[in-house]
Amino acid sequence: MAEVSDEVFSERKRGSGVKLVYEMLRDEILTLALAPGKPIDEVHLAERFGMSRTPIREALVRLAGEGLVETLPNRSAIVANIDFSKLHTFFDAITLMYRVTTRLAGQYHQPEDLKVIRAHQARYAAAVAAQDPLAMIAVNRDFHAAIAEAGRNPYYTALTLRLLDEGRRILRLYYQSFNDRLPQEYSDEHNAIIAAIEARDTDLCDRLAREHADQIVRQIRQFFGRDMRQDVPL
Amino acid sequence: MAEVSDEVFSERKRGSGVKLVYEMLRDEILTLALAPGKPIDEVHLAERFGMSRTPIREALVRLAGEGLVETLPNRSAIVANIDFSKLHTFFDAITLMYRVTTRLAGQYHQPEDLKVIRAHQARYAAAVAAQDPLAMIAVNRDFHAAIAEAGRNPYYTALTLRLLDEGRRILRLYYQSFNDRLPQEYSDEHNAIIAAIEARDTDLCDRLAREHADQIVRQIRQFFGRDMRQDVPL
DNA sequence: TGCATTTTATTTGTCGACAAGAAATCGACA
DNA sequence: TGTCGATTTCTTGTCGACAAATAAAATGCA
Repeated sequence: MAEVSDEVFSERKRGSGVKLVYEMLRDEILTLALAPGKPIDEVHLAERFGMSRTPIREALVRLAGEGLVETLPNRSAIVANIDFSKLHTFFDAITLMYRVTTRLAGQYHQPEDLKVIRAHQARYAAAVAAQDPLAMIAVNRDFHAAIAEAGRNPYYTALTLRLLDEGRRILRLYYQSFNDRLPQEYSDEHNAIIAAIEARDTDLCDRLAREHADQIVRQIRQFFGRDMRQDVPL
Repeated sequence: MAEVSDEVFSERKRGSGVKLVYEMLRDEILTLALAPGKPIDEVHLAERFGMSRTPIREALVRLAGEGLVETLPNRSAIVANIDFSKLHTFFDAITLMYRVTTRLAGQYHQPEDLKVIRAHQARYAAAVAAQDPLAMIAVNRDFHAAIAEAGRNPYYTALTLRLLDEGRRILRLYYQSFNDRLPQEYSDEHNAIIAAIEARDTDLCDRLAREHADQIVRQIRQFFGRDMRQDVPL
């Protein structure tokens, strides 16, 4: 078990403890630094972050609320497992959310939204050019999150964020195992989506978002389809 | 401020405390027994439920995760406000979720799903016949939640549940102020939806769900539109 | 040796207490 | 009398400790 070096933070501000633990654990879960199914020991974390169990506990409860950790009564919480048998529901949902949020972004976006979206896309292109999967995955999430924000429907935004986060783990698994080079196409599709949003062509937004989602889903489904067949012994 | 009688529960099982507080607070929030914006005092709740602040706190964190309470740093948590300025995003989202989940229910439902759905619909019809708005509102939520479950997409189900809960507060406000009699139409529409699901006619499911949502939205929007104009002084 | 049972150990759930931060109260001063 | 500042009060955020519940180890027995 890889043991991280002691991270003792001295004299934090009151109330910053939970946020720190929450964000750090969240990032470690989404980058697969913490493997799905791994037990999470509260006292261990308390020692690692140099604080009491109380704020650790609150962070875990929050993460459990987002479905990132699973808690069993009187037993250790564990990093949420990825349910491959329900992967198709994930693909369904994220395709719909890509479509809806991009469409709404085309309808409701304001000038400064586009600046934010473009900034993320620039970072995305840079990550692809640098062949940095981890950065690409994180920025991809930020890119679509910014589009969802521009659509200005908090309910859609919330679900989209949840799906994008789950997607980070799936994409990480994908690029980790496959070790494929990062394709340029997605970056081009992002640019086309930006153009459609700026032109306020909602139907085009919808179509491009759907095609974008379909392409990613097709590629990943193909990979995991192979992988899952391997998991079934005969 | 109406003070509830002391509810001291003796010798609860370990771990049941948070669940109790969570469910009770949740219900009081959704039935508007606790007014939106009302501050929530932890020690007060601790005394009321006869337990320490720790489980109360955990319940509040969970409710905050669902958007039912809002927490401010070093300040009292408050019952989440209903943002009337974003009501249209709520209508948008619940209409889409009605359509998607009902369509999926038509596609993926199993025999026992229909039994559950029908049972809820029977309770719904009874509540309408008895002109009991509170029961009708709660059962309406259960009815559509059961349909979402039958659709077997946990992401859609989660968003639908959140919207249905928020809808409970809005409907309560509606029937509380308007004091309208409960219409029979919704019950008939529910029966039509059940028939479409059973027939596995996904397109009909979609259309009926949309019409069902549109009708409710139209009625409520009309009411709140009036009400909101009153809030704007000239 | 293999299995059931008791004992130990580990980890969570809850508690009471204390300190920090913000709101409310009080008081000084113009 | 009104305003600004200090003080008090009130509420939350965090801590350390203890007990319940589960898991692991040890023991007894066939």
